[in-house]
Amino acid sequence: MSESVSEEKIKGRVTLHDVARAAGVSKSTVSRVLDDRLPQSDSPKARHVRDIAAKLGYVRDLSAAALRRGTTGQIGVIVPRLTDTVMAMLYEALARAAARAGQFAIVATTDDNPEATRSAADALIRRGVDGLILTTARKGDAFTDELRDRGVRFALALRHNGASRAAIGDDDLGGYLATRHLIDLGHRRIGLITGPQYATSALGRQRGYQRAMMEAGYDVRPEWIAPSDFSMAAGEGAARELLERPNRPTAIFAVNDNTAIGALSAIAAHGLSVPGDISLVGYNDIPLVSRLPVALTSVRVPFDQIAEAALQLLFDDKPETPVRRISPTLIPRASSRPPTP
Amino acid sequence: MSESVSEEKIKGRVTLHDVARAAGVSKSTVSRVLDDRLPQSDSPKARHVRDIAAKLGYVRDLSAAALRRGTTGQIGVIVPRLTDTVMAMLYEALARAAARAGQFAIVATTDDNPEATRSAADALIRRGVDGLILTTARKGDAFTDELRDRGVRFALALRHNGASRAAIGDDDLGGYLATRHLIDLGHRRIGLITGPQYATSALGRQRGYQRAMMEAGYDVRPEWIAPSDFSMAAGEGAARELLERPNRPTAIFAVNDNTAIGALSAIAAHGLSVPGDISLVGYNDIPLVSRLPVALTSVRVPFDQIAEAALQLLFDDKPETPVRRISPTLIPRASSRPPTP
DNA sequence: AACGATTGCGGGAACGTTCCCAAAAATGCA
DNA sequence: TGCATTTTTGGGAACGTTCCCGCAATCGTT
Repeated sequence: MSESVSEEKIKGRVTLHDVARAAGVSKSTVSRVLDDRLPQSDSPKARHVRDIAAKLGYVRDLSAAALRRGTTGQIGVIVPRLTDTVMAMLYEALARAAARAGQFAIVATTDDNPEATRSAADALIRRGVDGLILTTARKGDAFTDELRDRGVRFALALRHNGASRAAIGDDDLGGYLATRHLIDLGHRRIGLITGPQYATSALGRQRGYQRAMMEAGYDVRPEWIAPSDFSMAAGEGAARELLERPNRPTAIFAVNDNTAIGALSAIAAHGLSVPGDISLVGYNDIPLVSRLPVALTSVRVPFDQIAEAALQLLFDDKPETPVRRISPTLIPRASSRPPTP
Repeated sequence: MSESVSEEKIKGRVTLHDVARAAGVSKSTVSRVLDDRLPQSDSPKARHVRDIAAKLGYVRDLSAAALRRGTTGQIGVIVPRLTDTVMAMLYEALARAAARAGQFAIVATTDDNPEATRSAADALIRRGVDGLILTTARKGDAFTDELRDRGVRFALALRHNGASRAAIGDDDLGGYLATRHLIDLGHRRIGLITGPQYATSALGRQRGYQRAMMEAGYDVRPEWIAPSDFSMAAGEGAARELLERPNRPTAIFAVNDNTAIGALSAIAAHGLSVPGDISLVGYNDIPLVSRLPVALTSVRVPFDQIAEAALQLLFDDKPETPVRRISPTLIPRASSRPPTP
């Protein structure tokens, strides 16, 4: 009999039952003592059980726990792509916040394609995630309604849709700060590279731009505004457009750092320099931009706070505010300075 | 009785048992028919079962399946960080390859810290992954031995350690191609920004550089070589060192795109231009570098092939070759041209 | 000291699958 | 047609955990 015990120890994994037997208690007791959701008991018996469990090297089988509990301790994150540093930063922040909450974050990418978003969500739901964080919300998209109707718990991050709970940056403020910074430097003709109209983040930044311009009493000329889809290629194209127009702007606010980098390229191709001829401001402050030959002025977004807020929204049953808006900070660098007269 | 059925349908999830009852067969049969690992049967009964399952909206409970099968269908990926675009590209490729193999990839980051690598691996193993892909291998590190001894199935990617199975780029070839390209353009004094000595990828590229230089009969001067830790900041520092030395190089091969971007910054700060004064070649060809104002010559690594190979190595019980080496390609761009005399 | 209230513990039934095994059905062959 | 062989099927026991429930032990109060 004692042989069979050691054989078992050698052979398979250590189970709750093994710990119970070794500690001389029932597996119910072991389960309770080791349950990290319950308050930790400090009774001698509890200590003893924990010691035995540690000694035997017991680790809970999460599949079995998930089956019984009905929750997996995994949360699903859906992002357009991880090769976009912004999304990688947010995901890393979400993974950290999830770990703090005893959860594990898993991720699926969609390329910003609504169809792929559906299948990504399905894949994550099939894996039994306890909740979903979406960064791919689109204005007027019915997808979040579908999720709600299916009873899937979810929260949005970075972008919102006006209906669901969401943790976002204050894009209006960020756009205002960026534009106001250029105005304060003395610029009057300020171009804007916008993002896709389905992304509320892009719209908010645009609103902030308009607010700052109106407040200063400057025109918001349509020919100073060029659209993009957030990509570097689109940023390059948008900047080229802006530069080719008559009475071209002396400064450009780009909806994100990617488009700003594209703009940098277009400006150089045009034979102009930053900040000599054109001042440039980006958004998100990805690590790269501070290391560019001309360090880029950008708007820093506190992704850790957004991630934390998103997770709270996800698990609060009745959050006080369904939309948490986190303030960004302007980081001035070499790419913006007063216009040369 | 018929009422209870509809009640159940309304209430809980659809289970194998529900499908079995609705189809008039046993749950064993349903389980077999729906098992995607077995060859798909086309018998009328199998069709019928599949129809019923689809109609009821049955989805397998993966926790239960994992408990019984002893495998989760998840593979764990360990990377230093996802904010490094190279790692994000590899992870996305691994996630795609895993999906093709019916697996789901989950990721944990370590900041290239050996201690964090251990805890990341533990976290993934606790989650029951069927295998581990490591990109954080270090020369002479005992960690992979520990994994082997614990019976954990794993494979390395991008870096290897001489002992474990690994899917890597041919870094020696890549380093050779980059250096040879500069030599062919007419450069003789070619600087090298190396990576950390624990990363075989960095060492291989350095070997390729030396091979090309020796083959051409050129000196490999120690003062043309500066170390980095793969980061942009380190690349900037390394380039600054190289530029301040007497008889400075006319071209620099940087161990990766990050350090090349840092070098770009240092070169500009030095009042020099690329490619006018200094030619520059990076490595990995991350999307960004083709969009820089001066597009960067770089070495493209086929991450999809590496990911595919890594997954094959992970699951092959007896792979023909334990190390799969994938050839990279040089992508010449504006940042490299003949030296100005 | 006696009594109700609280707490701690163990037995055992789930959770939804898979997979072994024996039995039944279908098939092949003489 | 009869028999041996293959294929298909259903019953039921796992997998390892959690959690309900009843019972015993402890506690506080009068």
